[in-house]
Amino acid sequence: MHRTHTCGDIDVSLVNSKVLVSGWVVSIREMGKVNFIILRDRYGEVQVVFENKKPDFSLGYVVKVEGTVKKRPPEGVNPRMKSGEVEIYAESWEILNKSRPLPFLPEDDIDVFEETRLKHRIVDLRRPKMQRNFILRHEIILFIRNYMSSLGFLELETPILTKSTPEGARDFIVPSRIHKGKFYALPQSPQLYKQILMAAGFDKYFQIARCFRDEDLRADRQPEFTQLDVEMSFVSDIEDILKTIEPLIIEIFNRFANANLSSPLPRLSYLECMDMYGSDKPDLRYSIRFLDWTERFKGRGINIVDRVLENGGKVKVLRVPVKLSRGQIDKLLDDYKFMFARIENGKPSGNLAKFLNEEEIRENEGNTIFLFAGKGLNFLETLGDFRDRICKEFLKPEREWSALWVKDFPLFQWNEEEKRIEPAHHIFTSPYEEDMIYIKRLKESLVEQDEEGLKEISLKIRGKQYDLVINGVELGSGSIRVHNPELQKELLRIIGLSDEQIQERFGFLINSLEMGAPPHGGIALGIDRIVAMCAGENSIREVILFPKSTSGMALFENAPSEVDKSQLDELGICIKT
RNA sequence: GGGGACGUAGUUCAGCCUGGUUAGAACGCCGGCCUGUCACGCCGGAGGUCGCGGGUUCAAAUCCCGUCGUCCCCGCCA
Repeated sequence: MHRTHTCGDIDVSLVNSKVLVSGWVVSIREMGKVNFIILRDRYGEVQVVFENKKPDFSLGYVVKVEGTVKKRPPEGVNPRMKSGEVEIYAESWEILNKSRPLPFLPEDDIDVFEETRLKHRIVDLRRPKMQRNFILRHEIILFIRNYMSSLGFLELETPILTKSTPEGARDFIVPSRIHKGKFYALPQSPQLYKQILMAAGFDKYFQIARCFRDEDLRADRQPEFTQLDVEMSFVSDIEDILKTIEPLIIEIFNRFANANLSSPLPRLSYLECMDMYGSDKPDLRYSIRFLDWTERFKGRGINIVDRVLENGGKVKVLRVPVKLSRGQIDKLLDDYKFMFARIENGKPSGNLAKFLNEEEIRENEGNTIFLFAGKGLNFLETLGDFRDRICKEFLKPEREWSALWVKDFPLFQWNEEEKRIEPAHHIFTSPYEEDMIYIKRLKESLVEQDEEGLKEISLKIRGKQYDLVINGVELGSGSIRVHNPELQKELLRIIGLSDEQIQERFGFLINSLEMGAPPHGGIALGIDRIVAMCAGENSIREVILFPKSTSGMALFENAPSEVDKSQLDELGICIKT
């Protein structure tokens, strides 16, 4: 027998009981005739006393100790420890396994390079903080499973070895031994399968799905990641999905992060978002937003503004409720072009000061006003960058959590480098019925190769798409799908695929749509990001057991690695050098 | 693909700018002392491919070139 109790079980209720515990030695304090160690397991820590005995332990050893639980003397109580009122008086012990000296101690406050942590991940994972993160991850996923199941969703497993569909991200590919020269691909997401499952009549599907994308990494991006994948049938309206999923999201964040979110979450259209925040994932913990002062500033005599307005541009103003120093503003001017005014004691200063009227001065006491003039999407995105920077550098969030839905994204966007139309989200998103007329015009522009027309019209077609944004981070995205095979083919043609390519790449989807696919839609939520956020972590690597490094290396097991020549021969592959 | 930061003992760092004894510190490790520690304390000891390769030099951790790795950002990615 190895234990009667876990380390976390030991408390005052066990005083005078005989216990047997096993765990890792995480602290040794030898005083001569009396020696102390701290024993830890997943459930907690407990102090063991060796009186007139000295065990041959080192940090990291796995040991078993039998003894009696005693109350500590009053001066020996450790209030920072959960079991700090008691300790185990060791009577016998055994070393279950030795440990060579650890590269670092498995404590929460370590100061170690992430490279070292990842190389010795098991030591890293022993840290209580990491254990908490993965317990939280388990609890969130369990909660999701129970929740979805209670709503009648079925968890169905879709293939990992799938077909390469080179739209979107780069695929990881897997060579086929039996069919030399052919390849499977790992799924970027179960997108096509889940739509097919709707055609198959499963009605409500979900999956905690692993997804793979062969793109460069970031702090919040890994080549393999986990999403909650959801799809449901007989929905045509965005609200059908949002109303189903929103309570789940709110409950996750309220339960696991004390977020205090409440239904309904705000819903903003993509255009509203860009207009007010310059971003399609605004951080609404900060309330500042851009005001449109185009009409107000027409003909006030500001040359730059007049010139931009002649070109059909707009005047956007951000009122920041703090007074920035001249130095701070100069630093911003290094990166952005704007006019500004600071209003203090009724007196405006700055190059915008003399153009403000009485009312504007009165309304902005104590504020710093930034004025931008420009045109187009790039202009708005720059404003969004600016707002982010102001918030980060000069403002405090007004609330801890903010969640919203952003919806009605443009279905297409113009790819300037490749001079073609591409899907903004993915090509299976349904357009709004009332925007269908533009699809016809888009086709005409394609035939005429009218680039300006394509740019203009492509922005007018709104897709039934929605993103979930929390604290400025996109946590999920979904859409009502196209269930009409003819329309689906039409959309694929618009992004430049020939009928042959459509048949070869998406034939299995089209076939499914042709055999009675119900109207359907769904969403996918990033589990790693959700868990990281609930855990208060900035990087999803803190909630992934064995994450890859920035260059895609698995530092613990050292992958990717070379394979035997015989393995390559079997696959009919030779390596170019 | 591009930009920035970092790489010296098991770990985290100092030393590098301004080249020159035996490359230091803290924690960890090993040995010893200590009956109430919890960052225990005290004494002693072991431990180094200064990421790797090349160059400059009488001499390189230090200067130069290249390369590899890690982290952050842009591109890319929903």
